[in-house]
Amino acid sequence: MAKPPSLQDVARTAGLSPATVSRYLNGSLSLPPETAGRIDHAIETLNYQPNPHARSLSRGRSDTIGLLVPEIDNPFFARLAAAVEREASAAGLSLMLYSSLNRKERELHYLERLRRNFVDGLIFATNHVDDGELTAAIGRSSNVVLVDEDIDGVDAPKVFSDNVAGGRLAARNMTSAGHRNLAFIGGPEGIMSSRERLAGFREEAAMAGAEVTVALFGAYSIHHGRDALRQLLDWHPDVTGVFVASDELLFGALETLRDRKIPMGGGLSLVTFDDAGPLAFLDPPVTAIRQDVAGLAREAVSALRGRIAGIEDPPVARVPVELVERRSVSPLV
Amino acid sequence: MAKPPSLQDVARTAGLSPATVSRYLNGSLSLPPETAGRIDHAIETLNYQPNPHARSLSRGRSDTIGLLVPEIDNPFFARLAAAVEREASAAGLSLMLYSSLNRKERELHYLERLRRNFVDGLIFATNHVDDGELTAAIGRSSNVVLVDEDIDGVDAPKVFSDNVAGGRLAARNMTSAGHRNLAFIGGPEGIMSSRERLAGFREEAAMAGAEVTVALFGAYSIHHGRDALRQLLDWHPDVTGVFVASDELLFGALETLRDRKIPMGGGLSLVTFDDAGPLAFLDPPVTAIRQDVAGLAREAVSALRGRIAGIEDPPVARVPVELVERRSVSPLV
DNA sequence: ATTGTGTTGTAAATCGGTTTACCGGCATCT
DNA sequence: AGATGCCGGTAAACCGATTTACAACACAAT
Repeated sequence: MAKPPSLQDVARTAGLSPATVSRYLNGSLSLPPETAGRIDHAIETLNYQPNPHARSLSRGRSDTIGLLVPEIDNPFFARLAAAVEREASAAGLSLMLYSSLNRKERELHYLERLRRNFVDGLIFATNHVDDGELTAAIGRSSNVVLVDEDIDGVDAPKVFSDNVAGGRLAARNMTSAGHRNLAFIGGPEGIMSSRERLAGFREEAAMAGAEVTVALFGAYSIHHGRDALRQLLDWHPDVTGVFVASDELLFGALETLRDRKIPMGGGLSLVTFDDAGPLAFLDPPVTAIRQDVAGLAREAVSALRGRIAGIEDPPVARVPVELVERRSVSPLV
Repeated sequence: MAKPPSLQDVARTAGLSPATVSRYLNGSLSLPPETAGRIDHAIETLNYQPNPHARSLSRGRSDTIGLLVPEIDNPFFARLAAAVEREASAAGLSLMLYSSLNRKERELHYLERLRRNFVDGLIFATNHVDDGELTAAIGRSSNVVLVDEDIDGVDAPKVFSDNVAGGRLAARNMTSAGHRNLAFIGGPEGIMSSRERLAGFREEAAMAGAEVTVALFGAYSIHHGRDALRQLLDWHPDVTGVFVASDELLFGALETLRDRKIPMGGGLSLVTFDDAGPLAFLDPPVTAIRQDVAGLAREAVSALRGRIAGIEDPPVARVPVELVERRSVSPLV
């Protein structure tokens, strides 16, 4: 564990000053081949790598960005993290991973680290409604990009899936299979994704002469999925198709279906949102509106890089979603 | 976007020297209440937070650790990441997330960052066999902990699940349901987890007078799961129970089962390993050997912290696994 | 001979902390 | 009175880079 070589060491063995080596390495000085060769050689033999902390301190940036998600397990955010890491790494950035557990103090804490330049920027995903404190904190620091879910009043680049189109696709899929009596099981009521998915679903259903009889909001959780479907079956037994706004909700719904021995598809048609879980391996495989996680990540990282570079950016990007048709929607006779 | 306050600023407004403030904050100096109050007050009003890069540079450590996994999506590693982040955060450490995509260059690259003190330590998970280069690179840097999968010849703390016990549990569950003709679908052949899971499975099967007729190795992938089960059904139609060494393999196997219209449980009994996917929501829910991801994370972070602190540590920790009995194993008449 | 114009560098300040070595003054002990 | 110890605090070096400002030299042009 000898101490790693510093720029000083390189300079010394190359017979030059640290400044020269630094400027050469950073391209702000072009040297005659002979000198350059000496530097390269010294670097090679010493196996020199610059100290990232010194670099960060000096340059005032760290080439590191942060991703803050509510929870890292949860297939959707896991995929998002993977995609963001890929994008960041491709852009020469490291990724700091934070999880907020949806707790405001933790979100604020990590925003604070951004303010202290621990990271150059932050990709922020949350899914709870804000009382204004977050909005204020985000407003205080400029390099933030919101992804997946909106926070009211925040002035920052935003990257969302096209939820409305997703809702439409779900509705179209069901109505064209003959379903007319539909329902929606969503996430928290105040939240953008819930609202928009329902809005699209409702609009498109209406156009086909179908009706969305019930909309049940709650947490994006298995628990809520289970309970909501129970309630739905009890109170609205004539519903034949339900659009479930996330994979977690779907798994909960599946539990209820199993308990009541109602076959998915034949008994009740289902479309879900996300397509992050192993939906293709369920029986029957379930039809889903698939979020383009890679696309979200690409847009988010690119918006963040723009922001860091001080570029004015488009306020909000919408990433298209896609219908992945499987067999959980049965034609209605 | 005013420049954030520095220690200097705090010292100035408190009418003290930077050294005093620093030492006070780091506990190496105790001050009379009046002076301390002045500092606290200055910090409060300026909203001071130390610059982490300066801190890291000066102290030679960053209070940041890295986690390197093959892929972040993949429910098992996602859960591991979540658990490690939780442990790290509880210990006041930040987590850098890296994904190797199982490519050696990337693994080496990240090890290099460790050597440069970008992170204080690295939790390393890989799942491919090594040609010795990794072993060498890991040997060069001391603060590495191996988790989940072994790399031959590496001298570092290691944290693994008790794979052998897991194999045993799987075998016992099947043999006690009357199964005598068993099979194993595993991951890559050379790899510890495959070997150990099979070994335990085989041993315990033998004790019950059952036999593991076939063992099919391959990647830990859906693809391999599907193909292996096909092959198994074709060549060994008398097998009644199969132990599948990961959730991915299970999903592949499920596909084959569905194609051939063989019901899980009644048609073929299955036990899987990991229990990271939504196994409880399959029909029937599938019995699994559950890895204690939180336990793995706890041991790994604690071993790494020990290593960083220079403490001699136990060479390898084994984390118990647990049988989660569901309904994919049917009693054999 | 003087002036200019590159070329090839370097000295020194700076980023924002931590840490070592020390200092002046007061109380206590002998 | 002199030695001892403690309290409250500071000066200055250091971590390892980047960056600004400038210097020495060669060579050509005037």
